[in-house]
Amino acid sequence: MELLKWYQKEQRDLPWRRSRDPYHIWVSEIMLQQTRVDTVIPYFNRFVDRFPSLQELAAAPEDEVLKHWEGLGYYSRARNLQTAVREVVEKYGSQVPSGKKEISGLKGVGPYTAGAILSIAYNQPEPAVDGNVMRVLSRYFCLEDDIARPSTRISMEGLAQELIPAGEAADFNQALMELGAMVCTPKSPTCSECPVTAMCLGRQQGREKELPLKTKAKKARPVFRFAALVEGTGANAGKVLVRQRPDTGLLAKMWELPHIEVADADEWEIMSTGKAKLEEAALEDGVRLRVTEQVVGEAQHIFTHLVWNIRVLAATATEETYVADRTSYAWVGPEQFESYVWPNVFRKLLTEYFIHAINE
DNA sequence: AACGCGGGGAT
DNA sequence: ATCCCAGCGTT
Repeated sequence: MELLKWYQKEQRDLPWRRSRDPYHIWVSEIMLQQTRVDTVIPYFNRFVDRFPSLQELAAAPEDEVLKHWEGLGYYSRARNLQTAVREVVEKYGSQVPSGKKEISGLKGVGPYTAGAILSIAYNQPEPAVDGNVMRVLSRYFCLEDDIARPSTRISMEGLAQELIPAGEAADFNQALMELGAMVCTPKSPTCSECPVTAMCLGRQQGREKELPLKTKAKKARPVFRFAALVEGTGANAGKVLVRQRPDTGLLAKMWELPHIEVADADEWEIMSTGKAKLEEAALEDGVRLRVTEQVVGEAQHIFTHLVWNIRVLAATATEETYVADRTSYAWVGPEQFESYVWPNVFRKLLTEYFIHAINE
């Protein structure tokens, strides 16, 4: 395969590639978690110099192990490594286990590291899927799965395993990662230097730069709101006052219960604040409301960037002059309800309300 | 599923 | 100065 030929020619000369000692491979893989190659090299050399074998690491005081990790970060990696090494010395006669189950049971060894050790040290046809590999595979096969999802890693492992040429697990897995690190880089991949550029679906479709797809881990900002469920009287009996959103922006032109935002979660606990703010906001639109402090519903609407937490207060309207925009408010009953376009959260609230109201 | 771990590089 | 990176253990 082109990739293997490329790897044999272009691979970097790295200290851990000069050793076939499973323990050295193991140490390097732990160090390389979340840490770039250039940073790891001096640490790896010092570490195996001081702890050349499993036994010596097992026997060393923890302080000294941590001292050799100082500056690498993620110190639990070092502590877990020593714990696991001690287990190997005691349980496996100082031989790094070559069974998937055994090795996966060691502290600090997850799916990636287990696959890396088994394939690199023992040439077993096990996938070793890290961020590099997911990026390369996403582009090569033009996969649109969100690589932030655990299920995507699982399916990529299946794919990566199928791709391993017979007897070439060690080189193939390393070649895949090397390609991701050197050529198929996150920002600007140098496709001109890629050995498989001709077969790369992502490249063919000119989409190599937009892959892999990954949802932002950034968590949605919570916001806190009060909504008014305004029950109609007289001619509007059995109906509820609703409002249309502006033509542009979030949820453009969709219908909703009148609602306002409060500063934070604490203010959201105080119903009198919600009542006051709702009445004030409605009045600016020419609608005089009498809002109660009775909570008739609660709902959450999750966007990618924010989360609405909505508490619904019962209310009635005492006067409607609609000084603002006449068309942005409407009374809606169960019959007209379906013909309006709602964000899901208000559809649910109103459906619940109408079902409840009809049953009474 | 969400969070914490810790440095370094990119922006 | 802030964002992003990315395996694993814990909760």
